[in-house]
Amino acid sequence: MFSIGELSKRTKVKVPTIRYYEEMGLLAEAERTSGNQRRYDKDGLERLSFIRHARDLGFSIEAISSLIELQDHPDRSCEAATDIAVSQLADVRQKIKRLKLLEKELTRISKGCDGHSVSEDCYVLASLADHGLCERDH
Amino acid sequence: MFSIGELSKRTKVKVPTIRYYEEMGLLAEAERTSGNQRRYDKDGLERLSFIRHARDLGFSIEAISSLIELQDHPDRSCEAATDIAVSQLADVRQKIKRLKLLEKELTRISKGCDGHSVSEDCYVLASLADHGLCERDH
DNA sequence: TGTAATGTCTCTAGTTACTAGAGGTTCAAG
DNA sequence: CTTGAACCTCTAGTAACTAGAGACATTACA
Repeated sequence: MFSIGELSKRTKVKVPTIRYYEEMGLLAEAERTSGNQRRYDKDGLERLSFIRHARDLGFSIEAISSLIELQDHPDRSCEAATDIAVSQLADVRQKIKRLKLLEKELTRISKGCDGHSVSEDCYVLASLADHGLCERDH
Repeated sequence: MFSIGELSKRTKVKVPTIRYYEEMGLLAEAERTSGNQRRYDKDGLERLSFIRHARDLGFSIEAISSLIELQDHPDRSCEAATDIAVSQLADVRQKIKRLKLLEKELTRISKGCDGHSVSEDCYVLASLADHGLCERDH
């Protein structure tokens, strides 16, 4: 049994965030010491790791809730879990696509300015003002 | 001179968002009709286009504020503007890198499951629970 | 055993960039 | 001149936390 600070260290999830997850129902309410402090065991550690991993992958709290629901009812088909993962993947791909366009434009903008002109003639500002310079729409 | 709704149509920025930008100081307070409704001209349109474009590129409101500051003081060097753009670019590249790793893992996860097993054996859930399966850290 | 430092508790409020809704007023078309 | 769409302000809600206040618990060390 270990404290919330210890759990925090092991999972790299900040203490207030752990309490927040509990409040949101992602983590079961922890056992308490006589002095009302939370104590965790291996189970708690695993669940929090799961949550953190899923958050790292960009799953929303809501999506994680659904995944946990599925874990807790192992009789149900995992079709739902796959659906969530697939939609997450589509989302990530969309984001990558978009960011690549931005990268292109920002590269162009950054290179256009030598950083030593006065801002009256600043290419950065001009580029942002004139969307027409963009190669594509976004 | 046109209304906020008209401005909204032309810039594709929603009406409440325009008011929000005004409140945040990104847009100067608009002129008003005798009946207290906002009226805009070409200048307002241009500034809002600038803001929208910068937001599309992922600049924060704060960053945009700085850029506008620079526009309003054209005597200053545009070094600051370039700095902002360059840091934005670094940020975007970081995000792309990260998302590509996520894409890889999500692809692996999504493909591992046929979608018809029961969730007890669901590969999606197992993958999320066991970070050790990831090829790299994230 | 005492005490001091560190950790933990709850609660409220702040963050970013909006979005939604209530309740009331103004404008433009016919 | 009426009607309906657009506009006004204000408050509150969103996601996923983060920060801070003030009080209590635990741990390490003398």
